[in-house]
Amino acid sequence: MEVNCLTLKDLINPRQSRLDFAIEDGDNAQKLRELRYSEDKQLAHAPAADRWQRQENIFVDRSRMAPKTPIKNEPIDLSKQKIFTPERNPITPVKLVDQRQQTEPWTPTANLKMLISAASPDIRDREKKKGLFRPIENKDDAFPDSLQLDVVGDSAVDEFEKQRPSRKQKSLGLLCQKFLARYPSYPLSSEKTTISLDEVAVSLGVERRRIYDIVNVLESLHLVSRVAKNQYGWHGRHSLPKTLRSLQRLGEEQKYEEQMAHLQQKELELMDYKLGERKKDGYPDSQDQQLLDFSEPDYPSSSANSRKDKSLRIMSQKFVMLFLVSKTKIITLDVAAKILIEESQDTPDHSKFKNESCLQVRRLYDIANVLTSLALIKKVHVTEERGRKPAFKWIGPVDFSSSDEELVDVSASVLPELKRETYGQIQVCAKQRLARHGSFNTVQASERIQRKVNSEPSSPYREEQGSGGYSLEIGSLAAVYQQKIEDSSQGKAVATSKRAMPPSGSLDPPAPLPGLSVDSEYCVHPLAHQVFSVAQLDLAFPSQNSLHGQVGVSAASAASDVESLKPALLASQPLVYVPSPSLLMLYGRLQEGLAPASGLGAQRPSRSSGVPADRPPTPSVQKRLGEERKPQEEEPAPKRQSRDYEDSPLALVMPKKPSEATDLASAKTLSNGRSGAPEDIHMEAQASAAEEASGKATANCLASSEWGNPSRDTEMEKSSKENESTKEPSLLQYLYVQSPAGLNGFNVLLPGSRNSQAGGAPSGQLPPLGIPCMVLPSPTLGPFPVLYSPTVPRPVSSAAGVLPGAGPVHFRVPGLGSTAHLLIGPANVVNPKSSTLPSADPQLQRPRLLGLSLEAPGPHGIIQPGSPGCVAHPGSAVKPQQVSRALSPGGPSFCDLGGPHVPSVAVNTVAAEQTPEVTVAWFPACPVKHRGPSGGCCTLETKLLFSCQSVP
DNA sequence: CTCTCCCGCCACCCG
DNA sequence: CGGGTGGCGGGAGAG
Repeated sequence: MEVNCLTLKDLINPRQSRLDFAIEDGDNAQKLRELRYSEDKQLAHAPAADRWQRQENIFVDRSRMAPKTPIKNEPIDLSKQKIFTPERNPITPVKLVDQRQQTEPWTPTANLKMLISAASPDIRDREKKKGLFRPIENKDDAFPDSLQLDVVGDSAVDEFEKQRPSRKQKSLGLLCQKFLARYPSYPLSSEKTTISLDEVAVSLGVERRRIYDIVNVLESLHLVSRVAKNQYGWHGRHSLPKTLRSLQRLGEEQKYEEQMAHLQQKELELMDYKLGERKKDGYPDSQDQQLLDFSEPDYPSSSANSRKDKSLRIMSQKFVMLFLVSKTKIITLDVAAKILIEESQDTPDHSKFKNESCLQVRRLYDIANVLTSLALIKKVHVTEERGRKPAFKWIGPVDFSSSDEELVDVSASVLPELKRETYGQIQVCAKQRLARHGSFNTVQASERIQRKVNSEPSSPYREEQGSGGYSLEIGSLAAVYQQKIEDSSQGKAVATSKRAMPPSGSLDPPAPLPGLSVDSEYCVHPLAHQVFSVAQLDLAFPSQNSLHGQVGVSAASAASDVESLKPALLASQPLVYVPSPSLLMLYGRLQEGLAPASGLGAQRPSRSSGVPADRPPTPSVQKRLGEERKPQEEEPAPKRQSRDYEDSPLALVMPKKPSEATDLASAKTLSNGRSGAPEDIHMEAQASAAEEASGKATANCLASSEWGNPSRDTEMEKSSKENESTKEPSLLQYLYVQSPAGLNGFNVLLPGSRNSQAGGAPSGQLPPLGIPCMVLPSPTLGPFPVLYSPTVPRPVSSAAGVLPGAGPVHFRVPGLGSTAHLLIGPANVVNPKSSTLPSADPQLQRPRLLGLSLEAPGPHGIIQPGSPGCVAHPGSAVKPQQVSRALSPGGPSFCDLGGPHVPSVAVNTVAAEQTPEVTVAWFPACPVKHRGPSGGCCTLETKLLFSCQSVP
């Protein structure tokens, strides 16, 4: 391995060795390491910039740690130089850098490109992807030999790729994602997370300056607040809805909508506004300026206000306002620039129009990048007479307003083609979800919600009595909505998106997840995120009135509040892609036993009790904003709950009634065919599904994952064990893990019951994959996102009391062609009939632990990709075609949608008696848009650790 | 070429 | 003054 690395490296860059990581004891490596360490020592608090040099490759590989070749654009050298003269003395470093570059005429760019291009596209792609999975932080951890090992063969290639982190990889948006990944979206009130700019900068490997950019925008949304010099407090998204509401109000007050209209009108007249800037007339700037300024209350100890401008913050707020007041939710940059930037220029002291929007738009990009990371907006393009204009579309909460009317409006404007019933059902579902959380003030919460829903006779959100399977609806809606977003982003008419959508759904509160923006520029990034939205778990919850159903894990805090839910539904949040057929099989409930573990039981104070939802507008916006912003104290218990959710990879265990539900699903699917409207299918299925699910299955399964938080995991296990005895026998359980960051948007569905392995088909090729599981491609998948084949994996372990796959499951799917179809795991597709019923499996008798989690070494659960061991060989992959062939008529069917961006999916229509066993399916065709020619090739390289308890 | 936006200089301001 | 902040725009990558 080392040899290979050396050779390749040498070839590529003889003079500069980046082998240090690869070769621990190599001379060059040694030197490099020494240098690096010395630097580190000297720069314990080195400016981020220093780190950045080495970190810029974070995504690519650990090579970043090693001094890089003096590539022209690489700051590496600079960093070195700076080492001795941190930001304090920027001057020196700069010069040194230049000198160095000069002294080293080497220009690897050309060679590098050549080499890279020479390398197989697959390899490149894979490596690239792999890089994405790299831990964001803990650069020190990046050195582990283990990591090196897995890269072995292609290390050289990696090196090259890393050498030159793309501009994108260093983008503010990505950086922001990493930043957000460090903190829980909904932190516990008890947890006061402070952010040290220096620390973060170092951790993220960037200069502090960049952190300011992020923090400023976050601050404008009250996700953070400055507590002291160099210190910020993390609030999370708790107050985001309020903040947005506030901003919306402000925006309305400012008549931004009118301004926009005015501008547009003006544009038409002017043809080209670039020719000259005209001061907008009739709209006082100073007013909102002052309103938007943060007052002391918000930043008590800070001097944030000192600086008159703070334009970034203010502009950020205004920017958001524009979206909030906009009907279309789409704002073009030029318009935004005109409105915002001009306004910011409170004092036209600058006789010159130095703030030409064309120049200042870049500021908006900064803001937009952060907002994009927050999944609040997404980049789109607006086509006009004059051509294509860059714009951003609001994809965040749009109905944070507490008013039902507004909600209706939103649904009408944003989800026109969606059935209102469907939308309403989602809300109902949310309500039910609340109800399921016994510890909650369920009754109160649900009543409140229901009241809202039903208050209006004509309200589309009215609950439909007796209906069940909302999850299906949700999924459908989410899928549609998602598709809308996609389409709109692609400049397609929303109305035209009639094609079948993959069922998906999300009840998550907005959270910065990697896979959020489907085709956002950042969706590809692995973004290690320890925060997971688990709300989706409830998707699988069948019946509305399933009082017996218990959510083991407390619902996200947002779930307790209608207001929070709405946005969650509409936002382009990570969607749970559960194929409708599969979904039907997922009926189940979470055991209540989880509650204790997750901190359920604490009653969530209704938001209303805390802070008035609708506070009358106060004269000072700042004040308002400030008030709305105290998130922490208001919702203690809930936060805890939500935190649990988020911190652990979503885990969902869905007991299933094997045959019936699936049958229905399959039947529906078959009857409706692909062409059938998703909603319809879901609707139909849901009814029957509801019946099935209602009151029957009682699976006790606790799914938890350690997401960088060991204690949590332990806790979960414990609780699960405690509850074992009290649980009813479960039929079939599935552990659903929503696309952890590390999976790059892939969701994993694991059967909680051991029986799944009963009929295990031999698959010596994939020992690591002893657990039948299903990896679901995330968002934007084709109509049949799920591969559900009754494959019976070979039992990995027969150890009593221990799950077969007790050990961490590692699987990795190296670069696959975008169109390649890979089925990982026991390749054998077994006839559904042959599957053993869960109950029949003796294994069920004893408690098991099945946990799935991404390996998260970092303190915050950052995913640690590239773990050496346990890698499923791609070679073991089975082509979908094979699968389909193997499938019996009544059994699973495989649908290969093919296409570069359409992930292939295998849909297994489950036979009645069939035991829904799942196989890990890998869909290379990542929904992500790839710029490279290699297309959607994703690398799945994650260590999975399942921890699931089944009831004896 | 235009669009993006990274990068870091250096002005502000505070203590 | 020193150091934290962050405005600002040169200039280069990406398309």
